[in-house]
Amino acid sequence: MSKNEFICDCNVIHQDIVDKTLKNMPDSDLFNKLAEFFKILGDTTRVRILFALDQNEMCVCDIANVLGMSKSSISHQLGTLRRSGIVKCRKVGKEVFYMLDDEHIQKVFEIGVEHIEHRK
Amino acid sequence: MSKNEFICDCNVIHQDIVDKTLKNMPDSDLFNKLAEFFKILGDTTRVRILFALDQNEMCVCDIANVLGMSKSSISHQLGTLRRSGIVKCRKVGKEVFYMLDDEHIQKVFEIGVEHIEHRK
DNA sequence: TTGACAGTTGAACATATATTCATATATAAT
DNA sequence: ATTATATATGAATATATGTTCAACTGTCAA
Repeated sequence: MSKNEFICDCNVIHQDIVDKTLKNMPDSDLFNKLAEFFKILGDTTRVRILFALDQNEMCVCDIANVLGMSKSSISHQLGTLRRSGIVKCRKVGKEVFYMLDDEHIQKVFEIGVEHIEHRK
Repeated sequence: MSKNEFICDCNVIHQDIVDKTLKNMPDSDLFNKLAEFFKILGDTTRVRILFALDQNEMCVCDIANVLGMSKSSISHQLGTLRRSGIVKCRKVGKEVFYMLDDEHIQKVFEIGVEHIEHRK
């Protein structure tokens, strides 16, 4: 009866590696937050919104026009981006201008593009 | 009858901004690939696998043990990671050792962690 | 050649999520 | 006050995706 029978359906091949790796794994809270962050970036519409906002702050209507999508759809996505701390907004009369709130986005995009090049 | 009636349900507020932004938008192929890359990173299981592989190459069984998940599930995810050029593998007898194939992953994770800190 | 084991893979199921539609809120203008 | 406009939002629908299960391949050892 293997020690790991209750953990998974595996016979551990290299117990030393497993133990050492386990010791260095951060707690799941970090992994969840990291995955959540990347998940936000993992959508074409949101990527395009962020790319547009990287050029200038824009109101919902303008973004919808640039992407050729409905205001409602864009507004939903902006809500998602705002709740995750990636964009912020300021209200001017009836309009709401959105802008990037996270200086990491540009860097992350840069690396993403490098990865795409690296694949070729 | 607005010029943009066939594009979306918006009245354009700042046509100059829209035009300028549109001119600078890369083609959708780049956005799709970028989003696809981040989508791959946007899953707790895959993030944990990559974090483990950043420490040492590991076989499927070891990874499954570290994460406490089934071999099948891990193998599916490794297939996804391999197909997207993020990990590669080498076969030794019955075992298959996986390792990172993309030097950008560490950087991207670093920035992700910075974003999480920035949110606090 | 037979059995055991590492890993892969397709199908099924459950869950997550993006967009649409209808409606609501807030502000400005008449 | 009433109307028009900019945005937000909840519900519904359609699609995508992660895990499980079962079956399969390939390799080693007896």
